[in-house]
Amino acid sequence: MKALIQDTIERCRAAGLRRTKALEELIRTLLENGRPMTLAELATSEHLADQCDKATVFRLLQRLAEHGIIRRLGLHERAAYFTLLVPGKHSDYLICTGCGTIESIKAPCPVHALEDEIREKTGYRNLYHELEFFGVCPKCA
Amino acid sequence: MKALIQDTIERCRAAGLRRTKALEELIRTLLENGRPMTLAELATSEHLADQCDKATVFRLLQRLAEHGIIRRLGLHERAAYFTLLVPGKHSDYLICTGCGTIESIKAPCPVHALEDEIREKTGYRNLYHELEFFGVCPKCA
DNA sequence: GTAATTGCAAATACTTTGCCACGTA
DNA sequence: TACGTGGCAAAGTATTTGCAATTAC
Repeated sequence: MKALIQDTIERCRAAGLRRTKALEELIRTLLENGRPMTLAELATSEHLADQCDKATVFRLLQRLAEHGIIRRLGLHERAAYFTLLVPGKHSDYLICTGCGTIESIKAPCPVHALEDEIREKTGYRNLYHELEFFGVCPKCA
Repeated sequence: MKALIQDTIERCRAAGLRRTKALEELIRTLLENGRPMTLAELATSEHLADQCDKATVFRLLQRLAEHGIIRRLGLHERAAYFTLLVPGKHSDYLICTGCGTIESIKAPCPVHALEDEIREKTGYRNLYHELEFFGVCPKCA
């Protein structure tokens, strides 16, 4: 784990970021938790809370995302997205990270087998999934 | 398409919602666009703009979501989630819609083939994907 | 020394609610 | 008539920015 933290900080350094206490703690917190976290969670987490301001964490996340070291999950707009559920139909999406276009994918979704497996193994109820592909569309490239 | 709109409105009626102009237009707009949309997009879209207030659209979306007729995409919290990208590793997630717990899935991701196919067929660059499973965990059930 | 980074506070943006008027059943 | 629904305006929460002070290199 320590090595992984160091590696990641090295990648930050290589990207031109400075090695600050806030950066180290942010990386450490994310790696130790091993799951996606919100800005609020991060900024109030044990080691970051008294270490730095929420704005600092925000700007760090922003910089790290620019350099591809972290990723902001979801449809990349500040607003929430809603979609109609049509019985018997399921759709996955292809989103351009440049212009934000969202289109449905017609191809059959390859995830159902895994979904069944998860249902059995974990005991989760009312299981469903969301699958999104992100990339830069030909127009934006 | 018209039939689909009517069907959906019928499902709303069956769920106990009243048949109002705003409801009809909202359903129609979502179906005609065939993609996830934001509250702002919906509230300012041609047929809804002069039809009703943004608060109305918001409460409609809320009600429809409660009845399982629409779905709000994303990790179901208002805040954005960030995750570290570790080279060579990819993770999919299992999220409990009850308590909000997020855990990583170890199972190999079944999506890479489709991702390759999309890369070829659409010409999108820098393609990656996000896959999330949602359900009610045993504790919350 | 210089440019990146930080803290604090203020400004935005999106979401959500209160309250009373209105329309559907 | 009764209760779900709608409009308007205000409140709530998350995100983002300005600027002067600080720190890494």
